[in-house]
Amino acid sequence: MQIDTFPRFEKLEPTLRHRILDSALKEFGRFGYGAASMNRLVKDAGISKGAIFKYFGTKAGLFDYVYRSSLEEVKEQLRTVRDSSGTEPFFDRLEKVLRAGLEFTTHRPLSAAIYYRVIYTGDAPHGNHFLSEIQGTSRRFLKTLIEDGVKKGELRQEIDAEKTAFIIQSVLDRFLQAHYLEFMAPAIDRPASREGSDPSSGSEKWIREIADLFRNGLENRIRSEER
Amino acid sequence: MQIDTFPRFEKLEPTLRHRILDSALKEFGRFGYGAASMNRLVKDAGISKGAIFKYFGTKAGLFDYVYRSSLEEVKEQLRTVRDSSGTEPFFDRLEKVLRAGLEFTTHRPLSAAIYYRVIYTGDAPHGNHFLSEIQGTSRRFLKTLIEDGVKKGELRQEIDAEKTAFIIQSVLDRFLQAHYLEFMAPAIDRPASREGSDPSSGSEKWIREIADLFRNGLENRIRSEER
DNA sequence: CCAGACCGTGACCACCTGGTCACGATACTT
DNA sequence: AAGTATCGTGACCAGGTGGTCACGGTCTGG
Repeated sequence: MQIDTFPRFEKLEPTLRHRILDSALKEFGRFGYGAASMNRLVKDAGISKGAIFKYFGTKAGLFDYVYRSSLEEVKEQLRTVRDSSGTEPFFDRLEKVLRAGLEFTTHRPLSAAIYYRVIYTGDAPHGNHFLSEIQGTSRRFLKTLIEDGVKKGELRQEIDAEKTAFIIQSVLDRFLQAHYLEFMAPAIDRPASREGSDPSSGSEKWIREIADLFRNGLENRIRSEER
Repeated sequence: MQIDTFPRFEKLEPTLRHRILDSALKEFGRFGYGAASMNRLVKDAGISKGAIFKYFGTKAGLFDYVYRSSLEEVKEQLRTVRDSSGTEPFFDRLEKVLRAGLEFTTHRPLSAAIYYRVIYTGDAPHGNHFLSEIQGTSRRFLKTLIEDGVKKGELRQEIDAEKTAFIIQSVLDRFLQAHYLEFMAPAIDRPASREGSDPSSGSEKWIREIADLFRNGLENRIRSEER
């Protein structure tokens, strides 16, 4: 797949550019690709309909751009965490990843929305391409963390890094999704929120607990000794 | 929320009823609620447009019905597994749940599609209501399994059943989603499938591995002895 | 002061949307 | 056999869709 570039849009005033991006993020995040409306979008952004098509050509083109910039943000976050914690123990790093994800969903809810849309449904113009790309990225990231942990002897030697990454990724994504939904719709449609599914109250406890489960499941018992 | 009933539809010939249900499942599963088209749907089902609105009133009404019948199927599966394995060890039961889920996605792909749609995006007429309902159901189910396990002394006493259920649910859902996507789109858009993300080849190994991770994380070490 | 390049605008297009309803066929009752 | 109730049909509706393009404004270079 070709990566398109949109010079026309990139030459715009940054303020305007961000307003348009935000509106697009909002629209796609709320309605998904198929049900998103370009008319609503341009009205929200306060620009004319012609303009957006001049910038991006098609709805799919716009989505492409919006999706890519969101993915870049996620990657950036992950990179930062990885590089700034290279020497720390594996489970500390894992906790940091969880915390970074949480921060991402609260500070960039619009990006988070579109991210989850794609992650979970592949509701995007090119079907499941984006889905596998986005999941592949985060799984590869976790895999390197795990391999580091194995090398350093913190994790059991016989662990399958790929499968373990998949499992951790599942919990991570789902945890963030739950938190994100709490954050986006704090009062409506969720009579069950006090049921214990609510990670936003006491997120830290959740993070600790998730990390602990994996600690018990993955830690090298020989080295870390009598528990 | 009121549960609607559709007597007009239920009086129909079973063959026809199933054809309509299948078409609806297909349409909603493929496109999500918002982007699904009633026109396409009726054409696929081979009935007139008026008919479907006579039966269900609105698009939302139809979705309601379709969603509910899929959820019923899932619940039925879970109940069967739970009741037919009451005396077995916890981790055997967990494996059975995984296997039952797998079977569901392969034998009822259309129901599975709509199930994942709702599970992951809340793309449904009443927003996140369905989402929390469906997740609550499966989490409660896992919670009883866990509580049984704790009572029988197989799992560590201090485990928080609710949170543990959440974590197991994440992995379970994601595992099934991955398998389902493999199954639905076996050749397109997934150059990364040989990367190890593919649970459909060697599902049994995956099931074992997932169960093992949780075994290490949750098992009662005192009873199961010298680790 | 003009020519020309550039650009945002919004009326407009063909097509599709969920939903309606007068009509004709069919089935049941008397 | 006639009358009536029930039902599926599909043309039709108002409104929305992604996308286009002639137009008029603004800026630049000569």
